[in-house]
Amino acid sequence: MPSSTRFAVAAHMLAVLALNRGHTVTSEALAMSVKTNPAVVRRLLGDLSRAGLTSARLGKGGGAELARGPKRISLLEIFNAVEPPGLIAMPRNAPDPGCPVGRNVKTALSGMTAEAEAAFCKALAGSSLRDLVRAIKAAG
Amino acid sequence: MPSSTRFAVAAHMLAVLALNRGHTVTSEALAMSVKTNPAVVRRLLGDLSRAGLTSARLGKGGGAELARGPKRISLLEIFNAVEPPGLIAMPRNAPDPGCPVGRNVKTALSGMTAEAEAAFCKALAGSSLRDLVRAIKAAG
DNA sequence: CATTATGTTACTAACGTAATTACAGTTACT
DNA sequence: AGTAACTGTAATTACGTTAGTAACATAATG
Repeated sequence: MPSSTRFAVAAHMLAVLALNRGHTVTSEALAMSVKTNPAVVRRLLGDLSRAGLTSARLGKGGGAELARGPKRISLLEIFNAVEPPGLIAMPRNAPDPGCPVGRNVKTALSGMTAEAEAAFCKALAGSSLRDLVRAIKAAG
Repeated sequence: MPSSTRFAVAAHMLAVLALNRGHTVTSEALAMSVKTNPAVVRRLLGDLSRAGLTSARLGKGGGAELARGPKRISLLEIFNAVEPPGLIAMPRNAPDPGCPVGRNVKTALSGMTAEAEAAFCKALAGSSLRDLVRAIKAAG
């Protein structure tokens, strides 16, 4: 099951920013739309701006805006900006080192799942924020 | 980030079973190798047998065994058997229905991420338990 | 009939995410 | 200068999910 809703919330926020190109949008306005706390938004915005997807203006009249055009922001970039890496978790407990399986599952399994994660990322990289905005408009 | 380690643990267990074709393996022996509690193993084993991947024998001399050959068990089947569905979580809080973005992000985003999840599944389906066992042997 | 397993339930502990509050720092406006 | 409007971040709390543990009814073996 999905651990965090960060990606979805970040995508939501960025879509709002995309629809407001030119102006800045305050964390409070974003929080309104997403129905969450402004601080949550600002934290996410911090990750996004560290990833170079948004920039913020401080002080009165400030707020966030896209750092580049929506066409040039892929869903993968958003995902990587706000989600910790790794889709598949390895066991917390170190397995029995005496067991030949235990000694090597982690390595063997990681190697095999890396492919699946790569496929996932590649697919996400194929869609842009602009595509998302279009889909939203189409649905609206 | 991945919520649960179930998949990795299940794969570990199945690899042990694959290396013991012919015999049954007790939940306690499996728990030993995975370094966890037998009840955890049995819960996982319950999911796996419901998915038709393993079968269990009760009573003395009992235990678990693979229901089919390792070649015929894909990593995807294991994943689906023990992990709740959905790689990407949608927001818990319903967004502002007054906002055109809020009304439609979920639908629009789900549509777009479904592709990525499908790619992930397809890749996982391409590897079998036998492949995993081989990788383990190769590493050992 | 004693023994050895599973399957399941109930409980506790640990962990991670989200929500909330608070505040220091920055900019605009008058 | 001074005030108001923001961001960025830290600290705290609340909550939900996952893992670990113990207990026990049930089933099969010999």
